[in-house]
Amino acid sequence: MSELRNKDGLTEEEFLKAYDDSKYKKPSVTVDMLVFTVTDGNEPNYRKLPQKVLKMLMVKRGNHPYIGQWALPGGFVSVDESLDSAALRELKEEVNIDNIYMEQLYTWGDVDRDPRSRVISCSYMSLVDCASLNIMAGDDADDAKWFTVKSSVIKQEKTMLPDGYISHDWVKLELCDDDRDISVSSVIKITGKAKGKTLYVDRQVVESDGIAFDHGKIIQYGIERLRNKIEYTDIVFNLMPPRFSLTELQQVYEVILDKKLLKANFRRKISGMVIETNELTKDVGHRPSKLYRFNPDWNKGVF
Amino acid sequence: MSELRNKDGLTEEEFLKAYDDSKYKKPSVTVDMLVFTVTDGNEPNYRKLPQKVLKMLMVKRGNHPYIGQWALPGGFVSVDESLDSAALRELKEEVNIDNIYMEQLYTWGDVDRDPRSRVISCSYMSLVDCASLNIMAGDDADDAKWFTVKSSVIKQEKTMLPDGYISHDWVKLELCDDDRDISVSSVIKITGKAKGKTLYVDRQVVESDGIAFDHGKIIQYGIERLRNKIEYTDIVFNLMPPRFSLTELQQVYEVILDKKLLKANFRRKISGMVIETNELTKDVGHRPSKLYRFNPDWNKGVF
DNA sequence: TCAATAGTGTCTGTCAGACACTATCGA
DNA sequence: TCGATAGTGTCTGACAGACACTATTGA
Repeated sequence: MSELRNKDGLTEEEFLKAYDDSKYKKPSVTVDMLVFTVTDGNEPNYRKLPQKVLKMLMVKRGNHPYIGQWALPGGFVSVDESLDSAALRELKEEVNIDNIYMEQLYTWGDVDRDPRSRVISCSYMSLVDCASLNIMAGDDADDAKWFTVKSSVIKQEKTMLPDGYISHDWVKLELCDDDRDISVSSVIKITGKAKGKTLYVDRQVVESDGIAFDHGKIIQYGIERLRNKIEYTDIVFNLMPPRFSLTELQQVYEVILDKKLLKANFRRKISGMVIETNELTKDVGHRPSKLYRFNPDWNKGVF
Repeated sequence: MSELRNKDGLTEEEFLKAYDDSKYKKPSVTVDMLVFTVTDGNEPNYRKLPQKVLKMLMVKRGNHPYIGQWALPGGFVSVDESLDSAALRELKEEVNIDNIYMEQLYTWGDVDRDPRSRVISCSYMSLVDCASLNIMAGDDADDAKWFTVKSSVIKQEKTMLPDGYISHDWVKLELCDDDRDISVSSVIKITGKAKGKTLYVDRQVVESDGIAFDHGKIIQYGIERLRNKIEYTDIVFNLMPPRFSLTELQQVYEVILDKKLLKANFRRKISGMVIETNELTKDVGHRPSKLYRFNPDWNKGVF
């Protein structure tokens, strides 16, 4: 095998020795992390349950470009680390937690997404249990903050064509911090073209107030992915503490899907994914509830 | 806004002017294309219908590393083109077709996936209608060939743990060309870890015979994605000619999913996605069938 | 007792899987 | 006529959505 020679008469060993890619201009590569968690909101009435809130981690930019605006945690990928380890390293630096759920989302490769130079960004989504977050005290993270996430469709348009249609959806993404003194937002226009054959989808940031780069559309894409995957996988449990009540679990589904669910149906649906423990909630202003844990044997044969 | 200064006292304009990223060592970025199509196999009996065959495009490497082996079509992403346009450019060069279905699959970022240097590869999947392929006469593609794709699980293992399980699946991928004189293969080991919380999946090429780089696992991943998406989207129609019979459509599903389907059930399921025409198949050795076309209005509200 | 939540039972329609049946072409 | 494919009707069980009901706690 290694005796094969290429058209310049080089063996593989000779070829690799002579190989030098430094003469080519290359894009830079970054990883950007979407770190989601769900926490309890405030509830003054001691009898009522606190509402769940979907939050995500953002960092304040300390340098140009977009100085002072909020961006996804992330950073450049060096030549001697894999994409996954770069993502894990960023998580460690920002959230200071190992061993948390992480999946690759999408790679954003527009030429002009970063005014500094050509930057390709590989985005990852990570889900963390808010309970374990007490440990958090990121090193880097002087200017890291958890923002409440709200996303809503503010306008829709659909034009029928002879052989399909074009649709536009404007989604407003709003992030605000606990004290409500910071609020940033972005409007993403999602274009769907069904022409002849199947759908082609494009996302554009059409308005951005305090959110750096194209991070608005990355976040919107991540939320969509989270909403989809929560329906057919068990990723929710990464947002849950080890023990939880079914009502809590339902609230987490509700805040992510942004709609109310019927209790009886919800419980039937997730019954196979959880195992009852003999623990109960305590000191609530009403009937206590059983605590459950995740059933690790649950799966649908998907790997 | 542009009057803001960073900690070095620079405005954004000054900062960007001084910005130089050439001092950092960067990975290279490539796009790799999985181009699938479905063609008719040979059927000597004039009364029987030809079987459908799933095929994909591979190119023979003319240089080190992996010289003489078969690889996915693809190439380096230059600094002045987006990922999508790089992918479209490669398609144009290899298959010489514009306006075909394409979606981003996954970005592969292991450090040692290319012996030349650090290369990150963004993979795309593309589906083309075999009828339009007659036009194909790729420029670059002296050594491009369509291979019949076969993928089968050859071994499975599952070990239960106190708080979950570890599973291993060995998938054998086989590619052979029409004349059967070329046949390459690869075995991919898929590890699934369900420990405490949710599943973590990893893919390794454990055996490779004639398939370059880690392309075996990229292909396996692509086939899995195709199998999943065919169930809940309309991407199949990108593999179909403008007019087709329901039996043909069913055969395409069957060859992708690698299982037989029941006719009556299949027809009910896809009934909303197609529109009947008043054309019929001709000169078949049996009852002719109605031809259908894709219904572009079909969608489930997904964009 | 009441407010609030915990938890269950059951009816509905839809839909996927299984299977059996009828129809129509060409040689 | 037969071989092959085209195309339909219907039973089943699983399951999601809707809704009504009972149970249990702390003040």
